[in-house]
Amino acid sequence: METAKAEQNAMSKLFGQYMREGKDITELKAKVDANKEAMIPLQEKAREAEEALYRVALAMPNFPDDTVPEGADEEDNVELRKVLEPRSFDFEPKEHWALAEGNGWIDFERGVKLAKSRFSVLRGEAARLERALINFFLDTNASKGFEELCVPFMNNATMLQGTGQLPKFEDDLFKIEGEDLYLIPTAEVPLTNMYNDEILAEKELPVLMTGYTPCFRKEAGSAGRDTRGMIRQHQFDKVEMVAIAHPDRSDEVFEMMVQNASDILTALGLPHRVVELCGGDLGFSAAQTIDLEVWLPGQNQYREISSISNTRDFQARRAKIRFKDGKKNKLVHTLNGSSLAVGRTIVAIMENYQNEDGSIEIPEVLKKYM
RNA sequence: CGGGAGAUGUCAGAGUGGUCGAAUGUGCCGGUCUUGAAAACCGGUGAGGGUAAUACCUCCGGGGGUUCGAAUCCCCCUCUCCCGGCCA
Repeated sequence: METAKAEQNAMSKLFGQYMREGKDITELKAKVDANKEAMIPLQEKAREAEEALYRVALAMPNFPDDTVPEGADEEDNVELRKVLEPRSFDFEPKEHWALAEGNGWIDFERGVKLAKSRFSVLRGEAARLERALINFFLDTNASKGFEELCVPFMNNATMLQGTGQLPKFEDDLFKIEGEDLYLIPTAEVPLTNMYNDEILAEKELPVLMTGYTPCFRKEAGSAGRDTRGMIRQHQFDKVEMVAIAHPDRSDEVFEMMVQNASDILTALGLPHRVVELCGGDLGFSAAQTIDLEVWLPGQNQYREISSISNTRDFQARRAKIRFKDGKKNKLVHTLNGSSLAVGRTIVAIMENYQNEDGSIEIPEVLKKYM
């Protein structure tokens, strides 16, 4: 294909010479025309093959790392450690929606009225707690070297493809009518794609970014799950960490991110466990994922509050994020993780810090933020 | 949203059908000079893919078209700037 193209180029070049020298060009023209004719089916075939390959490639999930435990679903995830002992209650701990009602913290009905089901309104102290948590998370991340960014909450299709949400998961996204824009399902999308189609200098790595954004998810396919309360909403706030790392050093960045998220929970006094996802439970883009699950005494179970993933070069390939390794351009590794999901943190605070009369204490570290 | 202008290498800015991957300036790298630096002078220097390295392919905002041949001509889109409207 390229050879034929090269010949074509060479012949066209000759044309100019012949013209200048006043030579006869009819013969040459015939030859060029023939070559061009012959190339058309070739080109067509090459283009089709390329398109087909591309389509298939975009629908392929990432390969799990060799170290990822085998397994089909969350039942096979591996608990790595527990942090903080759950407190013992001398009364029956309530679930967060009951506490929310008693304290007037969450207005579920009006959230539904304003939008639809799975939307809610935080009121008064809960709204201030939301804001305090965002600030606490951002400040903590900044102290670990993450640059704080404030990004668009809508991104175009190219960016969603870069991080792996498109084309396969379009049904999970809210699309803006008449625009090439989607409401972001996570800040991972804008933060990672900050460097879409860019080539970084090696010394710029790792790029550590954090940002607060609301996240919008249709939650298609989770009908009937977590319909009660604030665990699974169409819109929720999250502070995200994203790292663009040198491929040789993404593992240490990953560890650092997991530790940071865990430290935040510890600082809030929230018991949690660190869980490594098995192959079957990994998301589309992830090569390795560690979830942090916070203890909810009202529900008497651990629930996911943070998910930290190393996508290796999976997103980098899609988003064309490279770095200069000497003279060569190589793919970076991209990592992302929540630190933390704000709504679920409020849920955890309500359930863990509840008193027998239904009132709720505010964790010590948050007091200066409120 | 309406009217006008524009999009070219790090940046600025020429280039209107072949000798253009692209003048010139600037920046950057190397050298001469200097105790050192600056200035001056000389030389080198666009990007992406590909390769062991060459070849080779692609790229003048994006997509399509005309042509043997397009940065240059035609169509569509996007973005930027200026004027007006609207607005946090």
